[in-house]
Amino acid sequence: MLSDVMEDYLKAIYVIESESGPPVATSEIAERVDKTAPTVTSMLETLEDRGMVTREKYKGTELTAEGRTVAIEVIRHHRLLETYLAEHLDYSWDEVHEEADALEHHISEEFERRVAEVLDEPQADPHGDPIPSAELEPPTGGPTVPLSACESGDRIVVARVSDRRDEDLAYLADAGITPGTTISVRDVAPFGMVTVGVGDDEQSLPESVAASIHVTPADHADEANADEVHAGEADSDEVHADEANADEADPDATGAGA
Amino acid sequence: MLSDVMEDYLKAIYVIESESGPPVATSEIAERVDKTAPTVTSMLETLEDRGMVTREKYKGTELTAEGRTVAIEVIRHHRLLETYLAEHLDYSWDEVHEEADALEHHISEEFERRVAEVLDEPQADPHGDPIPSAELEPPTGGPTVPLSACESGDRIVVARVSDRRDEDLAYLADAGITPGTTISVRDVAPFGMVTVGVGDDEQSLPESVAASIHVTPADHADEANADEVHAGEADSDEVHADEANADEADPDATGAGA
DNA sequence: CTTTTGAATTAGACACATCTAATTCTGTTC
DNA sequence: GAACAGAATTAGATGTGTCTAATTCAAAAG
Ligand SMILES: [Mn+2]
Ligand SMILES: [Mn+2]
Ligand SMILES: [Mn+2]
Ligand SMILES: [Mn+2]
Repeated sequence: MLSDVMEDYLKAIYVIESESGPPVATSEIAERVDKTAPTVTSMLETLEDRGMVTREKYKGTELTAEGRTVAIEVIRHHRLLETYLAEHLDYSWDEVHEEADALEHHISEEFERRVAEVLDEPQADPHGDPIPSAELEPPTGGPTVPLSACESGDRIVVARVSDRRDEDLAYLADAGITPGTTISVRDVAPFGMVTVGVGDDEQSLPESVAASIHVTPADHADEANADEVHAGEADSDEVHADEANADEADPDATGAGA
Repeated sequence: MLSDVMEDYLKAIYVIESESGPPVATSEIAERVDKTAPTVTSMLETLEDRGMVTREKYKGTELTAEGRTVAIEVIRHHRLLETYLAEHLDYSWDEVHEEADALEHHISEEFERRVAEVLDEPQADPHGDPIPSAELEPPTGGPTVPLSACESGDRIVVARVSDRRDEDLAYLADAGITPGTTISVRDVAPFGMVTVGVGDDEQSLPESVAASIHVTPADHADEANADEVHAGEADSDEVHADEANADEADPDATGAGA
């Protein structure tokens, strides 16, 4: 039907649409899928022929309903796999992404069902990203704000951490900053360097890292288990329960990062 | 490095070599991988360039040591996956093959290690085929004979069942004929129809099916658990312990069926 | 030996996914 | 409103994996 390469393009377009809205620029897609612009143009023509996208020449591209469904399906596969690898095959949360990327195009619907069943229909993956339902409606994480937008004194819970750059993830895992962790913002320096307290430790994070951590205000009820900081074991359900009452909307709130 | 298609060719060549010895005919490969002969010729040239096979024009093809290692690696992936699917994701033994075929090219070495670890380095897959070790030495199942070569009155244990044709597998699963099952040969009719007793039931199997069931003589010690016939749950270790003392060599004894 | 015949290879084509280089378009700047 | 800069597309090429049709070969039969 669709090749795995096509699925990757659709996933990329979906993520970009979620972050900045349609129409999506060719160059943006090219950057995500790591291909040249002419390559992307020609693939977009193919995807248009297949009814997956609509486009206006020199303007941009938009997913059709069908293309969006395919993208969501791939994202569901990806996040179920990440969750399964973490919970049943002893992967740490910073190792799951690559393996899931390789497998997401190759599992059967049966496999998807069985994994979802043994995991008991999980709501979020190890990075805190919401897992689309089997019905493939667009997943909506609750509203969150980037840590880089927080102010000194804020007490917050980590909702999601972008799974894009591996070395950041390993660093954060080591620092104990994982979805579900409660942390407090100590200082926001010029150029966005954020200093946070996590448990008894203190960490300074460059702006680029702080921007990839999405948080919600801490419920006071949560402060008791603020030291539940180790490993990628935070209860995903709780994470998203917490997210329900954040104060500010966030363009990335759909949790589109694959 | 090598594409998944190339891996499939190498696996096919390995299986044919195991069954009938090198050199392997182009047409044999074509049949296994379901491609035309010219397609196979051109792929064999590619594989020769990559050092995976040697060939003599118009004569046949042979795996190099490197090509053999790749094939064994793919087979290890396949059989580990089959075993994992059966034991941890509730697949029945007649459902595992297709899923494993799709995933075998896409799992990482890390995934392989972790699956092997949670399964505790299994020795055989759900069809009774031996799983190559992590060191990728050619696996050797013990000697077995096809059921079609047995005689009336023989009392035997099912060692392996070819995983090539799905509908046969489902039928045999239903009839309770799985690796580890002890059965007795009641009658061998003309044209190879074999009638066997399994538990209290009696089954007649056409020659083609009987030929795909490989057996060893029953140890008398085993007759106690002759009714351990349900589901794909027979203990694989026992199966291959049993195989160690069969009487006749079998060209397919390497268990090459993927 | 020569002929036959079936298998294997060569020839030529096509679809897909990719690239670099050249061209064209759009939106912004003067 | 003309010129420019940057983005997107077109043009043209490459590698891979596949096919059908035509040709060549080798092993078996005479
Ligand atoms: Mn699915
Ligand atoms: Mn993720
Ligand atoms: Mn391996
Ligand atoms: Mn098998």
